[in-house]
Amino acid sequence: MYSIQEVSRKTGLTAHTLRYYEKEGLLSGVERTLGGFRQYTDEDLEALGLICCLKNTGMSLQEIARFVRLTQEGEHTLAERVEMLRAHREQVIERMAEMQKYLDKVTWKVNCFSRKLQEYEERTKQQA
Amino acid sequence: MYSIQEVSRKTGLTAHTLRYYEKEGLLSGVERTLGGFRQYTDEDLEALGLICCLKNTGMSLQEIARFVRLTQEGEHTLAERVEMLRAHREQVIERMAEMQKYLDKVTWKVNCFSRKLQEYEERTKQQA
DNA sequence: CGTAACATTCAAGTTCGCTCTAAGTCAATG
DNA sequence: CATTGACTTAGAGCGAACTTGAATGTTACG
Repeated sequence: MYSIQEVSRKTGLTAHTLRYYEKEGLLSGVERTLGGFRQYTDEDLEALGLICCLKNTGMSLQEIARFVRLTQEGEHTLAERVEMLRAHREQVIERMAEMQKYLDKVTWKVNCFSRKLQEYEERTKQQA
Repeated sequence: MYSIQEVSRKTGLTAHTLRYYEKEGLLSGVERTLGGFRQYTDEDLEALGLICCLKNTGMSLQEIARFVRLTQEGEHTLAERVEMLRAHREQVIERMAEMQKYLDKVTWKVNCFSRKLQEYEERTKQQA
């Protein structure tokens, strides 16, 4: 069992963000102490792991919330959940390919500008 | 020479956004007709290409504006510009590596859930 | 010459994902 | 038992990057 601060440390999310995620339905059923303090289990941590993974690959919090809702509805939503993950995976692959293309362009630009810089430096050196 | 609508079509940015970018200093020195209508040159389009490239790889409009400002200041800012692009390139590479790791996790999850789904389907088939 | 496209200014609204504040409650320590 | 610090809530605020809209006027083209 972990306090919100411990989870914050483990996940890199602030306590504020953790509460926000809970409010937005990304994480649910977090246990509480008698006094009302959150107590995260290892399963909660695991769930947070998936949440961060999906978030960091560009899934919106809304979509993640939908996924979580489906999970709570039980096994009969498995097909839909698999479909969501598959579609997301395809999107990530697509975006990575796109990113690679942009990266190539940036690389090309870096080289382009490096050459220009060299020329410029030689020119100013001569003048000095 | 292209009108704002033509550039909008070519770039996928709305006319509003193009004017907005100009206002924010991302694109400057766009020529005008006597009547004041924007007339984009091929160089403007090229510049927009770089802008979109940088934006789509996660550079903020503010940073892009800074790059553009440096370009306008002339050759003596070449070193700084090269440095900006290099740093950005490194960041993109880093993010792509990270993305690949997350993708692996998503792939793993897809398989995980696919298996669960299959088991579930077999179970419900038996019951039927 | 009509009309569609363009211009400007300017403000307000939207979405996303937080981030922070205020005011109060709980838990551990000397 | 007082203090301190971590925790609670509800809700306001923020920054980025647009997006929309209104008002009002000008221009280009068939």
